[in-house]
Amino acid sequence: MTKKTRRLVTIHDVAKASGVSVSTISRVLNQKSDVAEETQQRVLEVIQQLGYSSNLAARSMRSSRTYMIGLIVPDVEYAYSLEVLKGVNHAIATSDYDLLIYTTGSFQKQDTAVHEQQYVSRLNGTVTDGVIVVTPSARSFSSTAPIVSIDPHVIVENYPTVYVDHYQGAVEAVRYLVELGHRRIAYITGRSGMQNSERYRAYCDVLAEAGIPYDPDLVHEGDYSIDCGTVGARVLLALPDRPTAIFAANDQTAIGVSEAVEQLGVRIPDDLSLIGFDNIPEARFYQLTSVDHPLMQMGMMAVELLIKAIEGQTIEETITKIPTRLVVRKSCQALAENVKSL
Amino acid sequence: MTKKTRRLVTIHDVAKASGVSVSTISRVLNQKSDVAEETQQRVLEVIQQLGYSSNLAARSMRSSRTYMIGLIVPDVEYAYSLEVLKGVNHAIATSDYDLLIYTTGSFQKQDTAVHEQQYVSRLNGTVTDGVIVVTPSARSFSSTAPIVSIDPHVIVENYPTVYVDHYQGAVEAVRYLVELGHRRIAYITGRSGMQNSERYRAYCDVLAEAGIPYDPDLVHEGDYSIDCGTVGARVLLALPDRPTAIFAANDQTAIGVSEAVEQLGVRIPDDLSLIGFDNIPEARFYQLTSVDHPLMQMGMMAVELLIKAIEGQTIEETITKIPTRLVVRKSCQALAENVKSL
DNA sequence: TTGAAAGCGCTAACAG
DNA sequence: CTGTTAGCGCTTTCAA
Repeated sequence: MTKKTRRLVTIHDVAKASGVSVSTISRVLNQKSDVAEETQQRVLEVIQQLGYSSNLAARSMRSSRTYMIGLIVPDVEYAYSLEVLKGVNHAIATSDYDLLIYTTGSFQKQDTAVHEQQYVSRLNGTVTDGVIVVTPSARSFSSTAPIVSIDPHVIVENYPTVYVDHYQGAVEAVRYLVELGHRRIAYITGRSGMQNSERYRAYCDVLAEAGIPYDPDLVHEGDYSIDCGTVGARVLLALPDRPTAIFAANDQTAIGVSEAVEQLGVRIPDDLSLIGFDNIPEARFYQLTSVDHPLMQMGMMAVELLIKAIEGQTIEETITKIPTRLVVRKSCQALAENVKSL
Repeated sequence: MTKKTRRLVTIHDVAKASGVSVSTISRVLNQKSDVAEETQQRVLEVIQQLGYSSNLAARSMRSSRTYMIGLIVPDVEYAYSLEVLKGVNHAIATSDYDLLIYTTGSFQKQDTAVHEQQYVSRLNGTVTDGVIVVTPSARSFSSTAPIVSIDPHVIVENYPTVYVDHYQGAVEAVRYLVELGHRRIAYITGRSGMQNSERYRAYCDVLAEAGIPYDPDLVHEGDYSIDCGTVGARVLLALPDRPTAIFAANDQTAIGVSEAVEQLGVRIPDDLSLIGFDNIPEARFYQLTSVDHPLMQMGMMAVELLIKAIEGQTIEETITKIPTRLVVRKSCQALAENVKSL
């Protein structure tokens, strides 16, 4: 285990080297106006020369403003998070703020509501001027600095939120399957929460509207993972009266379904129609994803809201809703194609 | 501007509430063994109850280990960075470490070698146990904690590095164009640096090997941006003896070329062949990108190396080279198609 | 087994 | 315009 033996060059070193006091250095660093031009020059030179940079931890502890925005996100690997990330990045790039992303790399690792609060207090109030939390499960956060939440699993109580219209999105998806002529439409759900119940409601509503009786056997509980898609597909396709279409809670799950289904010799979309919720079909060549994309928009909007809050404009309990655009046909095929080519 | 008026619950609050001293709380927090079972229980309860979480900045300042790995990256929006990110995330997910990503959102914002050093000292040594720097321009860093660099623009002096084989990748790309029968092959370069000169060398070598005379007019200087692709394409296509193929330094630039070219009524790939370097063709539906992808592998490998370094295994001057796989045909068409559909 | 006290590097009064 | 000083919240000796 490496010891942090010697500390890096500190403000004291700079002070010594330039023959002034630490507070003067600090003033130069923070661009205070009350420093002699000459002194400033000299200090700047020394800083340059020594390769000094103020230490984030120390600075954060003392000053109220860090010009850092925090993003707390379960992972930075899968489509959903990355798309949001792109939006956030886009907005950050043209702002005065830098971005600090905190992730455990996996929502399995320890992402419960309790830990979310911990992450928030870890960053907010000191290290960052404000924090964006992606898909939080916690209902509320205590924090001194502003918070914006993106697409929460629960209804958030005391913070502005940007979210996808899960009801509408699910309606579009299921309705598409109905219009394709399907009567046996299965649903692999997400983890329980607001997102999920909205989609579930949509599923039921569309079935009802189409006069299709609700069959509890066709609803398989999932958790947004690839695995639950695999398992779900196996269970559903083993049913005596097997479904002809599956609506999956998100793309991860849909991927799982595709994998399982292929092994069973069931072909998509010939034998089985498949739709995932968080479709990102435009992303085929994904650096081209346009800023119109709902997930990117959520990210951009969250940054905008947060900066407003940080800079003092009182945020009313703003709730910003972004409609999903599901381009079902495309995504359905893209998925199938892709899985085959794996 | 919001003032950080009231501070969050601190270790002192916990101490007061549980009737012990702060040092005891700290001991519990850090799982020291010399705390009475009973005391520990009580403290844990209070912590839970108060929703306390140790402040990152403060903790970092005092302790040598934070179990945080830092990633310094120019942006988290474009294909290249995201692909590396996915690799890093993948490795982090199964490790004991959390990930802290620091970005300004744009390499335009202030990404010079000087600033890179600043970012490193901001994080490393206090906030993080080690840092991965993506595509650094700085030749060396001073830091107390370990550093690993990914795909640097220059030859890195004192740190382990993971990088793509730019020479080989460029050879494949240009050779592909030659095999297509092209004789007038233009090259829009990246910013000057190691990556670029390697590719340039490959470009020249392949031309020589094919007996094609080198024409300086066909080499247009770029900077990895979309814009330089647009400009470059216009200039190149205005040439009396215009090129029939363009090799772009990266995908961003290639996108720029596609855009400009379309406006000129030149069609890809019929009238003009186009290849970008950092092709990520498998990423059509990008959550499916496999861990075999060179860019992801770089990310994963960097984490591995860094953790080794942090945990004391002395790292020799390891240089890990990952060959590029360019699937030129696919990517070329995908690009063109996609740009048209914008 | 615990507490008191000394800082980590920095900023922000307050004096000069 | 500049220096002195008092902490921010935490960990870590050193005593008790």
